[in-house]
Amino acid sequence: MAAKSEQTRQLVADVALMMFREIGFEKTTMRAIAQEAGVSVGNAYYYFASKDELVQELYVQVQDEHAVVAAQALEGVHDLAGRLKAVLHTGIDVMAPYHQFGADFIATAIRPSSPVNPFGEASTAAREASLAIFRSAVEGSSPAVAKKLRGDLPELLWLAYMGVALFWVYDRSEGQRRTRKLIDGAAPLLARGLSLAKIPGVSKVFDDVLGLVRSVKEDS
Amino acid sequence: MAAKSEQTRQLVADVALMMFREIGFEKTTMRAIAQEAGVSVGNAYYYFASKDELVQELYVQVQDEHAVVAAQALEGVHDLAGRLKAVLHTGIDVMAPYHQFGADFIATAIRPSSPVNPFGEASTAAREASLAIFRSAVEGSSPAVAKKLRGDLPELLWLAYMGVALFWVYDRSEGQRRTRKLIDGAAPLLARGLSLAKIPGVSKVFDDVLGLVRSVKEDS
DNA sequence: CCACATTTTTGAACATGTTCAGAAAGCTGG
DNA sequence: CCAGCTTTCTGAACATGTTCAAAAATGTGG
Repeated sequence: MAAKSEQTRQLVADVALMMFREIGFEKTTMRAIAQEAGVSVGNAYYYFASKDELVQELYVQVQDEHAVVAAQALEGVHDLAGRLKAVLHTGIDVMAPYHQFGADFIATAIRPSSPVNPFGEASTAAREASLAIFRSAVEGSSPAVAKKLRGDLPELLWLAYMGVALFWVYDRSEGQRRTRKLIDGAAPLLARGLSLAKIPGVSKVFDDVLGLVRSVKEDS
Repeated sequence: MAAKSEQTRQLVADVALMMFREIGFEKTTMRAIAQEAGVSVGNAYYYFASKDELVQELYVQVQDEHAVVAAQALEGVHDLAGRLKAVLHTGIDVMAPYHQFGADFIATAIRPSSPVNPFGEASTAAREASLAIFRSAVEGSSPAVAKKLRGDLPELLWLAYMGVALFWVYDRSEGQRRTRKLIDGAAPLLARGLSLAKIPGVSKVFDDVLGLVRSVKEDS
């Protein structure tokens, strides 16, 4: 029965996440986690190869929750601006309990070698899930997004979301009010900006931007 | 005579920077720095309160060099796209020797508590210097940038530069070719995009973007 | 030149992430 | 039920960033 093993793993993860939330990243030492969970330090390492992997656990959990909450918030909202707001606000919502932890999280995540790195391999599943949210936000919107943008837009929005998350980490205003403001302001603006793609002079710029994005993405 | 003291400080800094460049951040242990410099570990800490402060030293040095090289590269270039390219390319140039170190540097820098954090207090001077480069790039360009953009543009470009630096860190292509490509593609595009500010329908969007930037920046 | 104060230097000690050899517990085919 | 194998678990040991009490070197007023 794998249940016992899984139980220990969960116990360690749960204790770790709770402590990250309650007392922050640095004070949550591996020894403290082990003690609180009633296992040895080595045992914690048997399930998680590093402290970073515990952070990864948190990342996955938060992303999962975001997917659920965002899908709910998208119901009945059809305009792109509203849908963007929904996805971004719920994103901030699920991260909220970890705000004080955010800086350490990002410092961990940004390391290419880290399992938590959102661009890295270990996070492929979580990233795909997150991307799917934005894809759904774009595809389900009406009036529809210009066809030529539809393919790349979700990925660009996800990238922008990473930027918003970064902003949020630094946002010391009460309840991260400024981030909320940024979202509320930027979402309609972006939606409006995209609708300009029709204007002849502007359309060319859009094409070039897309071309650049694609060429840089595919290396070559 | 303060010379002896300053000499030790410089020695430690020089050895540290050299080792960062040669063998990377993690392998450059405080003990190794001390040994290589022929001082005790405690002595290194007498001059630098933390390993992070040695990274800060590197940051300042690189920024200083960027200011010099960029000013040179700006001479005789008048169009905004060209000036942007000059500033960005020289930025990458001065960072180049530290590419493998980049990820660790950014992981360090991104922590709000870190002295290296580009938004933080300890980096005010370095940030101002860097901002000044972009201000000069914008102000010295002809045809001139639309007046209403001129004030905020340097700061936004600096922000974009942080983004480019981030991209560069992750860029594993040979000689960071992709980053160069991004710069070459994005600079003219941005310049052209800005020139659209004249078109009535687009102008409004620009105003709103500026309004948002200002309102978020000033908190409230 | 001396006594005292200040600056600089030292190295041992500490906390923390991580590793590892081996113990304990659980499982499996006979 | 047992011998051997695998999984799980333990705690000591290690490397590294950091701290600190005390020593050494330097500077200073008399």
